[in-house]
Amino acid sequence: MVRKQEQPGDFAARLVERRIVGTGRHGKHLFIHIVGDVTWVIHLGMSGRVGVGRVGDVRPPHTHVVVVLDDGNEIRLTDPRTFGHTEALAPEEVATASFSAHGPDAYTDPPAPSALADRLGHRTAPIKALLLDQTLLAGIGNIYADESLHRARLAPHRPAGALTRGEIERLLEAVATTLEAGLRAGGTTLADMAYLLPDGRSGEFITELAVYGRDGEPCPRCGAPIRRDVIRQRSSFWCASCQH
DNA sequence: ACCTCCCTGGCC
DNA sequence: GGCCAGGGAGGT
Repeated sequence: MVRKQEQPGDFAARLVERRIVGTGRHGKHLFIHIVGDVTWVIHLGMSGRVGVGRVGDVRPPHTHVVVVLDDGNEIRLTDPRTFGHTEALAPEEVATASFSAHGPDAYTDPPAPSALADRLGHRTAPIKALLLDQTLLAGIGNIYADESLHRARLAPHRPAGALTRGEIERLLEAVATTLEAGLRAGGTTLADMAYLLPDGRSGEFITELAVYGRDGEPCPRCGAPIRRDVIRQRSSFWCASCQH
């Protein structure tokens, strides 16, 4: 999981005997700030988890990175698929990291409709693809993209530049309410149980999903069958009857 | 806009 | 055994 660290030895060297001074998050990147201007970056990928346990206790399977604290606890990064990654960066590395080019956080710092309209203006790509583009808006993944589009009653294939001002406002409103609902429910634990809350509980947003993973089931809004299309190599679940 | 790759695991 | 999976980088 430290494969993106330019000098692999830097990961431990930059953390050992250093104090944690704060935490942060932008989009899907987690930040643990370390004394000496070091940023410990964590991205969970598709199957990663951050856990805390007691030193000496049995660790979960697929625990790849362990950082022992001075209070008897240890931070564990667990990731069966290892699409996640972590690194300890110096300020100049943070400045050039890909996440530093990401757009505003979709939850804490959503753009004004006019700002998003400017950036979508001439884009011909489907709006679904651009919702997943972290350089436009950071933090939305496949589930929340599909759920947001359903709430906004927008078809995922719509060319982004052709959205009207009203539709962009609807989309931003839908993103906000979808992310709020997702967080309130503790996130989305799917059947694979890959994502769990830090204390091991499941997130319950799966019970509120309108379209994601519901291929063939009736749309909760209009009853038409939900379909699954592939857009940019990712599954897209949507209702062709009430999303236009 | 497409492709491959990074990995493991569950399901059909 | 093939397909699918909450993500993203890199190449053409």
